[in-house]
Amino acid sequence: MASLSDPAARTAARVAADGADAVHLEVAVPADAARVAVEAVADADRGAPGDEEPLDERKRTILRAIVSEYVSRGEPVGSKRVVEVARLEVSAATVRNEMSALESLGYIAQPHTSAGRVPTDKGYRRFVDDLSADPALDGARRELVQELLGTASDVEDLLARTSSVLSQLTRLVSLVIAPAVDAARLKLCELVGLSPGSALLLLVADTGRVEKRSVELPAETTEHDLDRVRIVLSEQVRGRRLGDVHTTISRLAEDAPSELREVLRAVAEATARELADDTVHHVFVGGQASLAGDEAFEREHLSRVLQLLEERATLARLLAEATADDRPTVRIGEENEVEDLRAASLVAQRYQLVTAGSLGVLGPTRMDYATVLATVRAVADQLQATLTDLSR
Amino acid sequence: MASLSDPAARTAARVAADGADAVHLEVAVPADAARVAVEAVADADRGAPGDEEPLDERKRTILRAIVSEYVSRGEPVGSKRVVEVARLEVSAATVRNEMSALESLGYIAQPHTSAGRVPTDKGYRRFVDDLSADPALDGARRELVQELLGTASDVEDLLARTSSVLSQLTRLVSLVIAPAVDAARLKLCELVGLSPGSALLLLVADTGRVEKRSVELPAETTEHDLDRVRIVLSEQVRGRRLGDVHTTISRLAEDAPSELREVLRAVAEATARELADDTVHHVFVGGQASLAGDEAFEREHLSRVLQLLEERATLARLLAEATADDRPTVRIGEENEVEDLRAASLVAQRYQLVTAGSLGVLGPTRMDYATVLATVRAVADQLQATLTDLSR
DNA sequence: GGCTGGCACCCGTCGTCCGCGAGTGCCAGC
DNA sequence: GCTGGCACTCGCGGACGACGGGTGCCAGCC
Repeated sequence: MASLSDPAARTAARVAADGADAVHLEVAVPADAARVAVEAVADADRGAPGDEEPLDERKRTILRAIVSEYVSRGEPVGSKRVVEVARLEVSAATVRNEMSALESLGYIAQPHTSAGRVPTDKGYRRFVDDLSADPALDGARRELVQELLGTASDVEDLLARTSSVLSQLTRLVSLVIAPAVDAARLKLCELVGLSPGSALLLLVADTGRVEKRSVELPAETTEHDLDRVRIVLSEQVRGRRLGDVHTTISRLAEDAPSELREVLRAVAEATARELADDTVHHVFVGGQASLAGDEAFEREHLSRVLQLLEERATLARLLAEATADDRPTVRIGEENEVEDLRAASLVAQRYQLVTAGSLGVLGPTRMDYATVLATVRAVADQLQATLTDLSR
Repeated sequence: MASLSDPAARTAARVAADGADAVHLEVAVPADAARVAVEAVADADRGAPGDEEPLDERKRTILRAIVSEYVSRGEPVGSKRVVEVARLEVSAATVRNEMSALESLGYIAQPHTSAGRVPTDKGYRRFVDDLSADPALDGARRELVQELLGTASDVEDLLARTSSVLSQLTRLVSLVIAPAVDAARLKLCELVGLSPGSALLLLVADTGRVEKRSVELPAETTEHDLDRVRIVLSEQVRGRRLGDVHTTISRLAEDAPSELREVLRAVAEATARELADDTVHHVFVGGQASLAGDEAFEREHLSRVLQLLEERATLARLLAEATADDRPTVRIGEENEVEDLRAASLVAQRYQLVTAGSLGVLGPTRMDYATVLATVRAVADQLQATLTDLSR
């Protein structure tokens, strides 16, 4: 049995018990969907967002049908099937004409002559832009999210659970990065001597985050010196913003008696370093297994994507970049700048604590955007609520 | 660019620069290898270890040739090729007779009639048992290991780097678990009030490990109460073994004035919980991407193995079980009890700090056991040396 | 008795071919 | 502008056969 403290295991049990994973495509795509709710990412080399050709209602319906049908079945969809699933009152031949038009507009493509059509990245993009303003998550899942993420005593643990919930609900790779600590207030700054010549610097933020870093001390540092530094630190830096701590300590070093100067300098440097690669330690990735099952990535490619997921720094940057504003972001296929993600889509959203963190999922372009968007949004909202609650 | 603090990125750069990844099968398998260096795992349903039929020299040579040829080429190997690579002075027909014998002994098998032979799990096992007592790592790699893991200021960081080095050198999945903290001495026990009603418990071990856990406090707890608890804690538990801290604090709670009792009880409980799922937070996994490239795991299977790798608790137990004594352990295919690992092999070794931690790699049964064993051993030795050095 | 070359045989792989069917584009007609 | 009809395209899957690597067996040699 997996320990109870293993977030993945816990969530798995819960999700399975709930039977919620049987739900599929529950987020209906209303036929008369309001336009352009989730906006296209402004992407320099793709032209300004909103430069979409006007599509008449029928074409939009057909595109919608092709996308959702392809997403759920995974096979190219032909004119006949479009007529069926879209409940169109016209013949297949008419639909063929429309499809031919959609193809020359670049929204769909045929894998080979005389096969059904498949959405292109542009087609998915249009589909997403045409989604209703607020694809809501169905009740069962919404409750599940609330139940699993509604309470927390520990930010770290909450974020780990969030990642787990996200990947289990979407069956995609989940990514969660913690908010930068810079703006948080320092609650504790402690120096623990481990051995002569080295100590451990502890920084505790009011968000409950703990940063640690070992510090090399000048050989001649005495236990007494350390005590004095400790006092200086706890008096001078407590309550400050973590982003300022480095400067503060550096200044303290200048004014300090010479025997403490080097120690304080070392501490200042350790602080700076720790904050610099702070994000690296706080990226949560879950559900990588889902990638393996997906036909969209063949072995070689899969391997490179997995590798990318191991590079936390890159990942953090990627996700942060993608979530520049408060709206959910969708990056589809080619819209991703990273070469290895050209066959993948990223759906991400920011959440706020003191500063912003972000979360999202990564999967094949052939994903159920409506449900995924709804899920990401619901999880982000719940996370934010719980975090706010947590910090009172 | 990946941040410098990203161990994977750093090692990758280093390994590539060194050109060491071009090295392949450098660990020669001496023809007159001493017997049974690495012993078979005692596995109840497999019969006692050491129950190996005596094999004459030629059969052993042939088996060895088949294993190493199959490992490096990946294709079933026929009698003709065996003659070539093993430099045998007999004809292919003779070898065929020997191979037929090896097959009926269960060491090798044919994927289908009239194909070359492939080692069975039993064949690999025999090969491993027949390895020379001390397959040494070649000089270049040994130096690389020493350079990359020779120094450290921080155990956490060192272990992360170890995992990275292991996976890069072997191109397999690396697993590293930190030693249990139970035996370590407590250097600092601090309680940081985060908000009314909750605080963060910090435990710092002399190994530099930091454990944290949030504690729910009774609503009526005052800041003053917290100060008193803090003093009690720092006076009473500092220097004790972490494994004993729970008991100590529980006792303190009983003797404490009533207004502090509940607080101390909460702290005691938090301590117990934290230590209980301590290992879960300290499992390092690297190189998962390598699994994706391997033909041995088809998609469905691959996905389950990746999932297994996300369950840190299971993983920790698995690795701990496998490294019961100080010798390197090899678990080949069927020898693994976990169903999903029946096509995989685990090569692991313990290392000691205050108590034992373990490390190892996981990959397809078709792996280069000699090199992998040498690498795991070298890395474990280096890790231990650096850790010892670190704690002076 | 053990080793050998020779030989018949097995069977997976690969390329070719062919029929089927899904899907298309186009067209004439309503 | 929509429709049914029709010819066409092309991928897929099964059948077939040549090829070749590898085997087991056997008669003969040392």
